[in-house]
Amino acid sequence: MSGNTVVGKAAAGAKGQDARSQETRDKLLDGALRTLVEQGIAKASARAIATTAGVNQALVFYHFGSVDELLAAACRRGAELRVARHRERLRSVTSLSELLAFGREMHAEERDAGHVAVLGQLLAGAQTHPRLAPATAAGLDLWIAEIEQVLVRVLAGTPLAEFTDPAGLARAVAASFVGLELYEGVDPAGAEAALTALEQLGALMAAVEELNPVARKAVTYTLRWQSGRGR
Amino acid sequence: MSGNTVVGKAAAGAKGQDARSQETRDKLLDGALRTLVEQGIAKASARAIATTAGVNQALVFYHFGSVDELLAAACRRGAELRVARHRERLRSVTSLSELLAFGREMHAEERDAGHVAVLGQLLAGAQTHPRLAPATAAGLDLWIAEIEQVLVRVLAGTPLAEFTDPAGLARAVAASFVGLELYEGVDPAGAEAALTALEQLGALMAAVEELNPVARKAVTYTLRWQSGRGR
DNA sequence: GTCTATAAGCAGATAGAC
DNA sequence: GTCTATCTGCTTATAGAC
Repeated sequence: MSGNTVVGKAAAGAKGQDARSQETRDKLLDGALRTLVEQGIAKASARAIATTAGVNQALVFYHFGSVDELLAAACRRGAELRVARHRERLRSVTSLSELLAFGREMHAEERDAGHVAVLGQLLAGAQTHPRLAPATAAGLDLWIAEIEQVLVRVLAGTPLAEFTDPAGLARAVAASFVGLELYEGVDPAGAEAALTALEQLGALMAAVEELNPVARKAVTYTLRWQSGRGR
Repeated sequence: MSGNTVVGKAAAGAKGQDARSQETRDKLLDGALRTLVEQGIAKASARAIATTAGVNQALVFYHFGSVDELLAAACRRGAELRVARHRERLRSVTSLSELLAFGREMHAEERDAGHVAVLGQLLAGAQTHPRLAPATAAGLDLWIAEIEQVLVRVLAGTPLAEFTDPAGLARAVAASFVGLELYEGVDPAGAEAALTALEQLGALMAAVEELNPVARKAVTYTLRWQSGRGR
């Protein structure tokens, strides 16, 4: 990976260099993420990233070949770190209303960390830099996979399971959150209102979960009739 | 606005220049939008826009002062044009399911035109270029206002009216669509799945509209109980 | 109003010293 | 592996001819 085939003089020396090399790579990955958060994709140049990372500008190209490759690697790593951070708690969620409460919490944390906004920046950049597109899609997929799992578990045994596609829903949730993070950058109050409205919408779905059997049947029946007519 | 205070020689001459000036402005506004669609915010430079518009690069600064000001003006105009295009049809919508069907249609049209993606590009750029933030927010607000009106009308007389905030919901819908357009750039199939899932979600809400009175009462009751408990 | 020419600076990327 | 120095090209923005 690092292309280190050195077997010379001292193993300790090689190891020391290797460790420093890895440290530089980490600094650059972290610097790329921070630059994306603080300055956006438009200003995420090799020089800006290197300055943020506190390393020499030429090292961007030595370690990653190009700025786009560095951004792509940073995107992957960032998504892995953020998703891993929530994974355990997400897997303990068992109901829709629980998921909604946790979603609000997760949003606040991600907003402060700025990593969802980073995905927005990269998504915007990916339209031009083809190398970024697969990396961004991969980063988003980490979130999507996690959300999808929770949705499958939470919707199971609900009338909703019959009429919703967890895979599509997970993608919609992920994309919507990215859009909301970007929107928050230009209208924080509007974004807050939007988030609250989505929570109410979620509560509506959660309410179906807790309906009494008769009403539940009625909803199921109406949905069946609707979907039979709809397509 | 164009600062033309000329009253000299020939009114026709002054008028001719004024007309040509306006034509140049229009070309630049159109060129800015097209450049944003085709190359993204990162490559939307004065030169790139001028080339797309077929005019001289210096005219960007003569007419708009800076690239950011041109982009801001283009954003406003683009949103006005696109919203005006759908306004009439949107105002004829009377039910939620009708709105959903029309939403799909509108999405296909906007995706092809690329103007929602433009809002995404500008939203991403607005994080860095403060001048873009208010313009982008204003452009988005044109969409939001239209969506909000429809939602108010469509949700009235529905049990949903009691538990949803049209203003917040409209913002959520607009932001989500921007996110979806950006997502579509890196994963078209995923975006399609997401859109279909959202449609199902909408159908669920529409189903509540068409519930029989007994079930409707049950849903309303459960929602009231939920919202009383929730906050 | 529109053009050419140009200033001043920042971009990605590389060569070569250490 | 890391550094400095540098090449090339593109950026915003302006001055001045037409």
